[in-house]
Amino acid sequence: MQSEAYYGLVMIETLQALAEPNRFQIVELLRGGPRPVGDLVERLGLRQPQVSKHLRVLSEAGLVDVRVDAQRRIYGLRAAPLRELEQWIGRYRRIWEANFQRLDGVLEELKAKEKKRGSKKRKSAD
Amino acid sequence: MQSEAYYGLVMIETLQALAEPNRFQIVELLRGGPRPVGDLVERLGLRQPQVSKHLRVLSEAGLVDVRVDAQRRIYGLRAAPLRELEQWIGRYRRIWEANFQRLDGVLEELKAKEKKRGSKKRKSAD
DNA sequence: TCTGTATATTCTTTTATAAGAATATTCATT
DNA sequence: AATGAATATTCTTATAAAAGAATATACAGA
Repeated sequence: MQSEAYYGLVMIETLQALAEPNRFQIVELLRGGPRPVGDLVERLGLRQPQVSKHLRVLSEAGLVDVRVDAQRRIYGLRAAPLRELEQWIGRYRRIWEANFQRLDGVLEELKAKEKKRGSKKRKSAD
Repeated sequence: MQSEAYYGLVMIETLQALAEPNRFQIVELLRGGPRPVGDLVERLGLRQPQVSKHLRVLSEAGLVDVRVDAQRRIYGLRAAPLRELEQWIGRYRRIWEANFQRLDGVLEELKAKEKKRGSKKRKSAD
């Protein structure tokens, strides 16, 4: 009984893995192709154990795989999770492609008691 | 002029907002259209304050906006962050569209012997 | 003005996650 | 077999984020 409600369970892991700045950077670096750990350490300015730990998270999320080269481990991106993420976002595309607002039943119900005041709040400065 | 290295700074906030299961669920629910808080509370089975707090995070990440209807707040999705996320992923599309595996010659031969979880023994002092 | 409804905010406590530091493991070379 | 290099793992500590609980705010209607 894997309903759509639980579709996100795998997505969450991907998102959590990507949501950490250093891991995001690692993924960005790997976009250019596979790299050994030491290379990432150098470019990120992190300590080796931290990089290894981040790589482990990415690996467990399926975002990277590893190839062994003597003492070196060459990490590279895996397509699957990113592809899935793209597919997931694709389901939202209509939000910016069409007039998204007010085509749902919930709104219909609300409109029944429509009051419509012009007050706007929650606007943060930038 | 934004350096690519820091392109992620805004992306991170989006990812972090989405990476929390309940917030992810909220976004999924809002895909169907704007909803008042109480409606989300009901469907999520969370307590109202938690939902409000999650909505605040989403709001600060720019993922939702709010419309006031008397005491109600109707939250709806905003396109921008999702569109950016999609664009970001788009830069990775080649990973699953093309022969991404750039086997730089030396590495291909080595193949993989990985996945060897060892045990821990051997304790020596010096 | 008082009351009920809907939502937000402010604590405090709990839990998850990242960094630090030290050490272990693996492999190539000698 | 010993050594050095590259990477991983296991602690511990620090920090960030979520949940709980109580309360505050805003609004509509009587």
